[in-house]
Amino acid sequence: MTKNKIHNEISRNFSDHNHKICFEISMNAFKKHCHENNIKLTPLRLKVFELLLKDHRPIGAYQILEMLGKDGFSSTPPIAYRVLDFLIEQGFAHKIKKLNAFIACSHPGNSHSPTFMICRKCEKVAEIDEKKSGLKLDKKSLSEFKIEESIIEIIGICKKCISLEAI
Amino acid sequence: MTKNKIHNEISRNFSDHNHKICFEISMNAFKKHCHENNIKLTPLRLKVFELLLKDHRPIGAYQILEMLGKDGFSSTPPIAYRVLDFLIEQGFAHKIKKLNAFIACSHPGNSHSPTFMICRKCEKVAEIDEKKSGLKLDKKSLSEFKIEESIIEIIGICKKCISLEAI
DNA sequence: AGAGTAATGTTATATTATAACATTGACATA
DNA sequence: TATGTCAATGTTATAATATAACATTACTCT
Repeated sequence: MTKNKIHNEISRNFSDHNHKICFEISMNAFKKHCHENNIKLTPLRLKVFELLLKDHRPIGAYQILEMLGKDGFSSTPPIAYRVLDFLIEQGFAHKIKKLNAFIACSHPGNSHSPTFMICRKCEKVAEIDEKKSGLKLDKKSLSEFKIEESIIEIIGICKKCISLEAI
Repeated sequence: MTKNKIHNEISRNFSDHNHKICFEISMNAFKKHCHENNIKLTPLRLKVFELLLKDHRPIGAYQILEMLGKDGFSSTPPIAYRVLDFLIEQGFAHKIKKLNAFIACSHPGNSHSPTFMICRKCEKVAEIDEKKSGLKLDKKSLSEFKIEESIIEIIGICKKCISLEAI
């Protein structure tokens, strides 16, 4: 897999790919961030981030709790929500409102108004870079409202699921 | 208020205006729709739609239930959720995911991928017409995903609240 | 070692939403 | 008019998601 391919999230997230590379790039970015900013990378935080990085599917807080429980961590709701809040604050996770579920960030450090494409078939999600996506708004609307944050979630079917349907 | 003004939702929803006119336009559209499509406009449905039309603020399902209770309707959760589902199906209401709350549709019959502007100060919401807003996406993303539905919610401060802050 | 603080643990509860089944009421028509 | 049907509403129970408030642990700095 070329570096170029790695950075095309749509192709990648929705298709078979060497996920180990994805995982490691994100995990290394996270470790680097914590180290550089003097933030504690505790076993719990590491574990939750690992869970979010598992594949490109969002996971619910209670799914996370269940997995934490199996791995010997405490598993009452605040445990999950706190770590998720932490990861979101640090820019390494997002909440997908459509699904009340959480996903690892694909562009840590960059996008703070990400666009998500959610495949309703395979349930995978791709985060589109801010450079390649965004809002289209008429001048009047823009002039009458000060935008601070935006939620953009697109629901549909990914290329792979379309091609599988066609068979 | 001119007809032109009435159709500028941002100016209107976020500002003082003759809300009676807004209310009546929407209510009449709803009544017309039900009549033309042979859909029963029951007291419950009418009441819930009235509540949603009250001002330009979204309301939660349990707020609706409380108000229904006060007005002598039954007020257990399914009552509200069912009517809300009905109104959403008929295109006369939307759910604002950011707030887990519901709002009357400003463009019944038109937009099925609306953009919402949510003022975090006054909590009012404006729905922007599809013609004036939408998604900007690069060709590659578009070619690799079949869009079926989109959620676009913009959070920020409306013009009126900005001007009030400045005082 | 001890004070201060960040992280995690715990208990309880709030908030949002749905499943499943019962009753009512409108209306079509035999 | 009686009756079958179906949509709407009512009811009970519970699921799913999220937070408040306080206790404990464990790390850091002096």
